[in-house]
This record gives sequence, C-alpha cells and structure tokens, in this order.
Amino acid sequence: MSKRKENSSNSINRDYIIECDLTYAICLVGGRWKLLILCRLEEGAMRFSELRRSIPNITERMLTLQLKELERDGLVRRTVYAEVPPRVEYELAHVAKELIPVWKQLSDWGQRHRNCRMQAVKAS
Amino acid sequence: MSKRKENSSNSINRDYIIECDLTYAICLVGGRWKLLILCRLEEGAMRFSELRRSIPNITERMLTLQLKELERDGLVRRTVYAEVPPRVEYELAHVAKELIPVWKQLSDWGQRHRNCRMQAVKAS
DNA sequence: CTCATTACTTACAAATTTGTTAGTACCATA
DNA sequence: TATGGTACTAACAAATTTGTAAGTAATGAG
Repeated sequence: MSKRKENSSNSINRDYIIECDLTYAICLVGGRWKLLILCRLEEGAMRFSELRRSIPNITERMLTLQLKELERDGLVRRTVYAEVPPRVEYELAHVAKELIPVWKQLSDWGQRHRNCRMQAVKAS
Repeated sequence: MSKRKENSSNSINRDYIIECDLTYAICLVGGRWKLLILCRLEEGAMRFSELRRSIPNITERMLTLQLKELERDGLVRRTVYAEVPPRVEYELAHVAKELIPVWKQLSDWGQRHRNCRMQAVKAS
C-alpha cells in the first residue's frame, strides 16, 4: 500500500473493485494481518508491544504498516501518551466495533467449512 | 496461488494465519475477484462466458484461476456439458450459500463505512 | 476451406505485498 | 558508561499476485 503505480491495469482494477460495497469492505480488512489485529483489540485498547507479543509471527514493520492503514481507514484509534518510554495505545473505532458480529459469523462459517473439508478428505 | 515456495517465511506465515477460523475464512474468499464472482452466482448457475461478460475488467486468465480455486475449496460447483461449442456452468455450492447473509452484512457495513468517510472528508 | 465460438492453457512480465536487517530517539536503571 | 525498553522508520530483497499476449481443440456455419 506504499507507492502504487497510477494507471497500471492493476490499480485501475483495484479502483473498479472497490466500487462494490462488499469488495470495498473486504479491502479494508483484507491483507494478511488486519483481522488478526482487530480481533486482538476486541477486548479493549492495547499497546504496540502487547499486540506484537500477542501475534508472534508478525514483524514490527508489518504491524506498523497494518496499524497505519487501519488508522487511516478509520477502523482503529491511536493514542499517544507523553511518557518515557513511549506508550501508544490502539483501540477499535466505532465502525470497527460494528463489524464484530460479522466477523464472528465469518469465523463460525470458517470453522464449519474446515470441518466439511476434513470430512471430504477423510471420505476419499 | 500457483507455485509457492515452501518454507519461505511468507508461506510459514500463511499457514499460521489460517489456523484462525476467521482469517482462514477470509483467505477462501479473499483475492481481488472472488467475492465479485460469488455475488454473480447468487441468482443461479452461469457459464464461463456469462461470468466473463458480467465482470468487464476481469481477464480470462484471472477468471479461470479464481474459479479453479473456488472449486478446489468447495465453494463453487462446476458442471461440464458435453456439447460443442463447450458449455461449462458454475454455481454456488451449499457452503457458499451459507455465506450469502454474511456478505450482505459486510456489504451493508461497507456502505455505511463509505458514507462515514465521505462525511469525515467533507467536514475537514 | 476459412472463420467463429467456447472454455480454457501457457509463457512471460509487471505490480504489489510481505519479510529482513539495521537503525533512530528518548530516558531509566545497573 | 553500557544496556535495555518502547515505538517506530528506512533501505532493500524475496515472494506472491495480477495482467498481457498468444495459442489450443473441437465443431458447425458459410
């Protein structure tokens, strides 16, 4: 999401894709780490380092990038406390909270789907 | 989704990501075109060429790729009719139909979010 | 015999996303 | 003075996704 080439077919298609409310929504929470981050914030605000520790595989760079995008897109609120060592907290914005029931359902569906698949594999 | 390098951190992280039911679900329908395709199939089966025409910007290659993945993941059923010229129809599998209400909600959320954003921009 | 249609496939290239490594500034503590 | 914690940033490289352009096989119509 850094530098994008304008007028590449690729970016033209991205623009086309987000005309649809559904794919627009998916773009906001898509990417490898975003929903994982959002889930962590469900219980309340967390510091950068807490998030980092709670998602072992993510790198600092990726966490920073994704948090920045989430903030830019209004899904996450960032609060800096003027302390030393620095303290920065992230929490779900209102719109993101509205999404919680939806991602619960998606998660349930994912679980069911996974089970179906496993059955299918067993049967073959 | 073609050749992947095993043991790259990238693919290790993908495996990690799909341990969570939610991100697993998102992976199944993620990618630029999948949900757009699934939406088209909501009303019933469609031929390859119909799909292609109904999504003007997609290339044949992308459509083929995404349909293959959707089929592999059990979201779409593919039926070949032994005719000439060939006729191949795609339709939502049962699991995918279960997802319809969820993507409706996501779509509604997307619309609301988009409106909020526009207001925010106007206000600034 | 030539052309058109359908549903693809292939080889390649461009663009984007993700990961690696090292570095920053601030201050507290040992 | 050296080290450690916090929340990052920057330069670079690797991996993956997406797009381009051309080609395939079967057959029917003209």
